[in-house]
Amino acid sequence: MRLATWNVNSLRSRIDRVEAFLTRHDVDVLAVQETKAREDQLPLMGLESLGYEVAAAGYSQWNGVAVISRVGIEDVGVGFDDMPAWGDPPVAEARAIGATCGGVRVWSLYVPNGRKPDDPHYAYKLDWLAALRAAARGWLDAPTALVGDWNVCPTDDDVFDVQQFRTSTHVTVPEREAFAAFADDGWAEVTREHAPGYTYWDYYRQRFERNRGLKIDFAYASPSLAAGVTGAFVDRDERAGTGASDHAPVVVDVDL
DNA sequence: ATGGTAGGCGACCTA
Repeated sequence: MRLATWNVNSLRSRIDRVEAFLTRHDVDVLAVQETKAREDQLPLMGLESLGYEVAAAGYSQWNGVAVISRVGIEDVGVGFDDMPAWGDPPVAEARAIGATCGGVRVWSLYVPNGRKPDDPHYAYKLDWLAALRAAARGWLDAPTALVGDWNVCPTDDDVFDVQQFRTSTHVTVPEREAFAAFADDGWAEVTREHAPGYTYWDYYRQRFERNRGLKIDFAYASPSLAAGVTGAFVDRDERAGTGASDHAPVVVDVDL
């Protein structure tokens, strides 16, 4: 099974690239973030003609997550136990969707950005990660993937210039501890070994052309799923050219 | 400290 995760920065404006990506890499299950779309707004026809089903939780203006699968979708769940809210539904629920696809529970996660370390959104981010961790402890016994945009750079190597981020979110100790806590519970981050390198480059200042990026998109796998992982890569070419998302897709291969 | 770009929406917000 080939899994992928991708922050597309609007599914509707990027649908041609999404369909081309799925076809180009023969992807079975794609977790998408920042869909910026309600379920009724999604361009399902093109995906359906390619053999994919879509489960989505979304909002028109920002956030939004989806799972796109050609191996079937069952047991869709939006959000998780004690997931902290930021705003009212559907905004609050537009950050996590879990769908079982071909026997694997795939969670598409859009971790809150945090904005600034002194912003209330930063505390919300830490609360959100703590609640996810608590809920996810109950998912470790099944083949489960926690994939998406984690909005955390776990090490200094995951930032093009740490000095430039010294007053920013993504690199603070509490955020890094919150990310590492999943590994303490038994989750295995499976992209770093096979797919090192950045996954996000800001649109500003030709950051992609100068390779000034961040590694913030990750895939934590439960032990039974991690045991089957055979490889992973970042589709860096997808970030190039006009009309690209600011994130590149990350692909993970699993031998089930 | 600021501003640079992109998307969606509705005349400004988020990343």
